[in-house]
Amino acid sequence: MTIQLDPCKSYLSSAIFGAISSLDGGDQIGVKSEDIFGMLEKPRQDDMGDFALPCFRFAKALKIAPPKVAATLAECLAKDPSGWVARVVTVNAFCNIYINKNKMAASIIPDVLSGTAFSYPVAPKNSHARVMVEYSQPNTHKEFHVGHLRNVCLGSSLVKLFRYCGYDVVAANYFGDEGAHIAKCLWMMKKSGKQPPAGVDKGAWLGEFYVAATRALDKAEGDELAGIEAEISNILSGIESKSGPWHDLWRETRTWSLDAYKSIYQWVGAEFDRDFFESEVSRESQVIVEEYLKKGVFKEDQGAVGADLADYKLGFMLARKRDGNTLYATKDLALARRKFDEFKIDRSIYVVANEQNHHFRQVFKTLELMGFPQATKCVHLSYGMVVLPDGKMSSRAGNTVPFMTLKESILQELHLILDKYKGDWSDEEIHETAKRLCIGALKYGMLQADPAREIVFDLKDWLSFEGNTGPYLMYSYARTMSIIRKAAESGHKPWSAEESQKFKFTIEAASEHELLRAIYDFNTVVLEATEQCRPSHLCSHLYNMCKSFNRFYTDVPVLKADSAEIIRMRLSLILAFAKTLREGLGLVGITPPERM
RNA sequence: GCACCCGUAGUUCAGCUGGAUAGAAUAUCAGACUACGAAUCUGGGGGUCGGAGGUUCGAAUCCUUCCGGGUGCGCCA
Repeated sequence: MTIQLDPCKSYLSSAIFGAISSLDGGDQIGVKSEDIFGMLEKPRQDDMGDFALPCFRFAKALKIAPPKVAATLAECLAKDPSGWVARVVTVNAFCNIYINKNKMAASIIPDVLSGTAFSYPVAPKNSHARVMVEYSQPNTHKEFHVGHLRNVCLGSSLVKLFRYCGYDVVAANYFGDEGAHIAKCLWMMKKSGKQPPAGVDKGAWLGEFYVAATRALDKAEGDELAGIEAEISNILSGIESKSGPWHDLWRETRTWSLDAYKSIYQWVGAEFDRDFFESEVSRESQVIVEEYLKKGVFKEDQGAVGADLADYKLGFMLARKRDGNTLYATKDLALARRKFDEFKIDRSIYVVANEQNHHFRQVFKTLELMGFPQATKCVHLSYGMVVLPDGKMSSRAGNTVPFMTLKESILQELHLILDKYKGDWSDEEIHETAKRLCIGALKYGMLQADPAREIVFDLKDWLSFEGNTGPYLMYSYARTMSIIRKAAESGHKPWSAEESQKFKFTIEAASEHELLRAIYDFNTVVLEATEQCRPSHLCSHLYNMCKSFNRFYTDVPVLKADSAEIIRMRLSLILAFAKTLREGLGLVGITPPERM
């Protein structure tokens, strides 16, 4: 069953369409009801009504002064038989429409309380319904740091958003488990003669050797450098020979890395349906080069092979080096083909940092030239890097903020606040609350900014928890749940899903109205955030909804309202708020604690 | 040199397919707990939306150009 996302706006647009049509006898404008739906906007200030319609476009087509058109439309709308319109005020060329708040409440609150509001199937039914979201894509043998976290937050949120909207989503990871960086790491590890001590995080332990190796290589010169390079090259072929001591060591250490990543994914709640590995597509990438060389998509140039994309201002995409080895881009072609064949996907999203913009434009264009119609449905969700106050972070340089140490310091800080509940709450609850707050603060920090923007990571700011932050939203949730618990103690309960249909609403205060409107708009915002691949859009809506709630909270008494009926109505409203907030936070990967 | 991204209060950012007096947060100043949780709320000050042209009834938003910052541009991933 499809439920209209915005019944009020739908009604208004058809009513306005009717009025315009009667004004416009000869149908000179040619607007449709859907066009008017798009023209109806939310006024800048709340006291200017719930919806506003600028009438310039109609005025121009009808050759009538804009304010006059607005006045005529206002008159028609005022004769509203549906009960949606409370009053209409015109300001110059604008028609400001005030909605019957109680009707708005009745149209959304019961659905929120019963949960049906959160299962609106808004995705297009037949086409493009299967979406693959590839994210994280870490290199093994390196340590996971805050930069990698942004990717994971974005990707796992997109997975949830698309699922919510009714798409069939495949969440995919793609591990870089091959290449020179691994040989360097193993070279240094062997050279040091060390073994990981018992109980240590082996993934992180391994990452340190990679950093040490690049340092050693940067420092070395002349014969020494040549010697090291020969050793590393030897290790590389050892790994690729698929047997022998280097291959065994590769396989063992690779597992350490993968285990470390998987435990982080589990901790932050990131899920994958399919893991791809570079090592699993490298052979296939060789086949692709041969195949498309024959088909004329690739050509030879200076002993190497690649696609000439000069016609598209994308340069030359190298697919096979002179030494016969394929490259990262070639493997991406092989992987894409596998995705198309194995999963029959028709939309493919790659969550990768913006330094790879050029790479993906080349890959997608080449896929198109290779004859894959799905190439046009490939999207690179490019995001800005996480940088430190004093510049870029890099695994090579070793100036990163490792995730595990960051997490520990945040948890420590949180325990300073939460330990006051010791004795009152179980240790387990304190522990779980700290974890939820930590994850909430980190994820919200990562997602509230527009993906295209760079994020400056300053530990002090992220621990301050003030303003537009995850903890603010989680606090709003905890506060609400606290009132509802308290209400239950004195015998007051929100409406149950079954009886809520017959309840009467009396929405009075401005802040109460604002809160209601934010709940009402939730699904529209989620849909926009999904289509634009921008969880930040949802974050800012949730933030505004919480501000409305906190304002409402100080303005309007709930448990001390005049009558039992009003207490019940307001309890239901704030419960609807809490449910909407929990749903929205869930879509950005955050689970709020019930109290904090 | 070429391509792409970014440039909005001191700082960090919203601003949806062009719409009304450009909004928050933070910092700062001044207020509100015997109260349903002050991790909260209320109010003040703070802006030539990088500059200049153009399109339009209307531009932070679209186009051109310049300036500033970032990223990338064939044998790395």
